[in-house]
Amino acid sequence: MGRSPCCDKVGLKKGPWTPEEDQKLLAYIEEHGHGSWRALPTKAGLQRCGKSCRLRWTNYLRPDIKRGKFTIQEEQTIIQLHALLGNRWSAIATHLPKRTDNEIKNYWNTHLKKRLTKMGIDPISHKPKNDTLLCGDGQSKNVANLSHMAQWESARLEAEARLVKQSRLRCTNPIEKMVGSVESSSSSNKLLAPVSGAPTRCLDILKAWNRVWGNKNNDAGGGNGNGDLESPTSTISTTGVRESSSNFFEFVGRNSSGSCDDGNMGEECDEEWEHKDENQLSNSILGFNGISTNDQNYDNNNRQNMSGGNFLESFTDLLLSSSGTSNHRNLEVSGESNVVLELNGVNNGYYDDNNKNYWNNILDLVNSSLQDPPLF
DNA sequence: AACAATCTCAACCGCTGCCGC
DNA sequence: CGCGGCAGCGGTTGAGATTGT
Repeated sequence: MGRSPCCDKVGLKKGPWTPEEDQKLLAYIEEHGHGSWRALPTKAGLQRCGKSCRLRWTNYLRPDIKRGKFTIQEEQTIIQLHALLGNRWSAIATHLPKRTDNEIKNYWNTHLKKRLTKMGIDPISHKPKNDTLLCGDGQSKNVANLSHMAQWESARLEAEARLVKQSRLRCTNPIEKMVGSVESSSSSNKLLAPVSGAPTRCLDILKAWNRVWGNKNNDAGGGNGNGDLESPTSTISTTGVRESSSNFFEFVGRNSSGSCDDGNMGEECDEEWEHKDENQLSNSILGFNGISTNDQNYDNNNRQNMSGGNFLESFTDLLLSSSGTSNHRNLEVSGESNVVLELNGVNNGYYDDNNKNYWNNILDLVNSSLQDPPLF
């Protein structure tokens, strides 16, 4: 907006960083902290603009960056959070310790987006592509409302997190101070613990969510539709669905088993993912479109029982069920909600439950990350 | 072996929001 | 309240790597 870019100065280098430049930047920050990024290049003897230095540090040189292939759990976290938050990479990075927003963004654009597309899922809406035709106006409006609430809530949480973190980072140790300042400027490390002793706040959207599902499932006795979430300071009830799904989303940062069942990471995981998800999803998509694959596969109880076991299948179920259901039901976030599921004209409780599971898992993920921040 | 097509990801660009004056 | 400086964010680019023909 009229302001000249910081790199306009003649003589400032652009493009790939050399090892010598990296070394200079690293040495300077290790000794002094980054301080003002604008002033840093001069002090560090670099012919770069401050912005370039900041980017190089936050995306590459920072010691707390985990590089290499994404684990399957990280992929799942990204997909689920993307469904909730959209292209808000820094917010997503908050929940992926040691990964930068840039890395996540790149990974999404080059891998996950294509993969979802290949699976027939719109990577933007996270719904099956052919599903959009079936979307009624009122339904999409309600879903949009819920999505909007989710975004608003996540933004609020981020702001809260930032405030608390800033206050906590005022430590006296110069090294910690330096690291703290780095972290506070790092987009990937905004995740923080709640203030000690303070109750963790649940997402407001959970309340709306619970109201929706609670009204529908009051007689189910699952514990999800009750007043668990009515208090603004309450935590999510660890009953019912939440309990059964809590094993799914363990953060890589603190989960030593963040790998395939056999402990392998990387390519083998990727192969397994691709192998399984496409089978699973093709079945699910068929099922979603009303083409029965195998009725027993859609047994409601089996679908809900997602603890341990084959979490890939469950995940893809979640992914799909979310994709499939959000277009097909009325999500009234008003008091007198009437959750109606219509799947090709047929009410189907299975999709209700799976959609609930899907969102519950996402929200669990967000909340659990606030309760148990990864160690840096 | 040579070339083209495609993929990957580090880095850049421009906009936005925050903060101090 | 308005302005300007700054850091952060998300979209985009393009050079290098990889794969296909």
